Amino acid sequence: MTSSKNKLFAHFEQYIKLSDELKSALDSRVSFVSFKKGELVHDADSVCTKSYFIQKGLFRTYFYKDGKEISEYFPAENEWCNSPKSLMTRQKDIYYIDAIEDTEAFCLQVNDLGFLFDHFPEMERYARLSMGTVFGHLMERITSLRFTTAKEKYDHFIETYHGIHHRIPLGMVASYLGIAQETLSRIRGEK
Amino acid sequence: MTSSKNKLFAHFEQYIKLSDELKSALDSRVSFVSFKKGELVHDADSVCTKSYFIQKGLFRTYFYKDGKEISEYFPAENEWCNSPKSLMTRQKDIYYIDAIEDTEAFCLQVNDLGFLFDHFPEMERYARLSMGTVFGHLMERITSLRFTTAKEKYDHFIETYHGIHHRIPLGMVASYLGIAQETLSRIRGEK
DNA sequence: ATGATTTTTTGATATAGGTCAAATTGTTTT
DNA sequence: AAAACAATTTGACCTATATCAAAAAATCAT
Repeated sequence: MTSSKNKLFAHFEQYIKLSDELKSALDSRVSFVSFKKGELVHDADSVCTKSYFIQKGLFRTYFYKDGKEISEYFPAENEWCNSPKSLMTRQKDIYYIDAIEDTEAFCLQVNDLGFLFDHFPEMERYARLSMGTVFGHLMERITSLRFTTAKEKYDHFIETYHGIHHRIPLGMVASYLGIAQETLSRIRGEK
Repeated sequence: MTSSKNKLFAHFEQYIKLSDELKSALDSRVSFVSFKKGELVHDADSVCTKSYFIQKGLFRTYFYKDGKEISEYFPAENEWCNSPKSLMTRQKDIYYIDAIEDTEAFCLQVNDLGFLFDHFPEMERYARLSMGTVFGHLMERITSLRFTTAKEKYDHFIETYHGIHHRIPLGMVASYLGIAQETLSRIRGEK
């Protein structure tokens, strides 16, 4: 039980105190999975029934528009990754997930997640508070997408993904930012 | 107690069952306030300590960039309005709130909100679930801001604010969408 | 390693939409 | 009902960035 799940527990403890009961409930329900670079983690053809907490590596969520992949975000170490709407509503959504790098993650099934919410009110609080954090990021991103030049968008991306930005291929960054990859290449070129 | 708070209760009941205890706890903590058109509801100079549930009317949240007002969103009937990050962290944030129309609202103090979260776990669940809804809207908006023409952005705005879009002045819509108001005027002109 | 993909860079061109300025229309206020 | 003020529209022009095309560089598979 002094498991390899330290980082996962530490993540929860940023928001709530973890009782021993909750710790062991988590421990028994969380499994370990790994993916190879390029592997599909979630297919939009199916309902998303799993949430991944990344231990090591890098995922990407994306969807298709006019036959092209549009990257949505890039969850890395110590972050959750899933198809949020699909997971919550148990219906299909547009998002795919794949692994940008070889990735090790913890996996929580949606049923187990439901169990935890039903039996541990502090899990509800954790969800509310951690969603608040993500909420803030989304709002910043919305601001960054309005009234900014391509250069400013790229700068904002580097801030947001400070330690990580060089691990993400240029084309994916471009679609994440909503600019042409040629433009991004030129921006990177100067300075 | 068969109060005028029906709509507020109905809103909660979209997500959770309201026990009588919670109903009366809400009832005793929620007060009624009204604002005149143009009135400032929240000043970014101060910490946001109140959350408003709009009964009738229309608010706007906005911030300043380069001396100009940028509209963030337009909460109307049966929606909450506050400065989210400020309310949650009890620190100042950049957002102002004003009333686009004469508005009647229910008001909940942050302390009371804290009390409700501490004593009614179903309130935590409500918050988690309702944030999920908003979350989805933010993601759609992010998608709409990337890779779309000004016309498509405006169409998306009309969808999002279907019954309400004509109540919002053009200049505010333009800054909400991240386009010049001259451009928006021209888009509106044709067809 | 070497050829075959895939990704990134570079170049030339076109255009959507920004900016500035002024005219028009609409809305308050006295 | 004016006068004053604010919001919207129209016009002229310009620039950032998209698009199309091809070369160069990097990565992958045999």
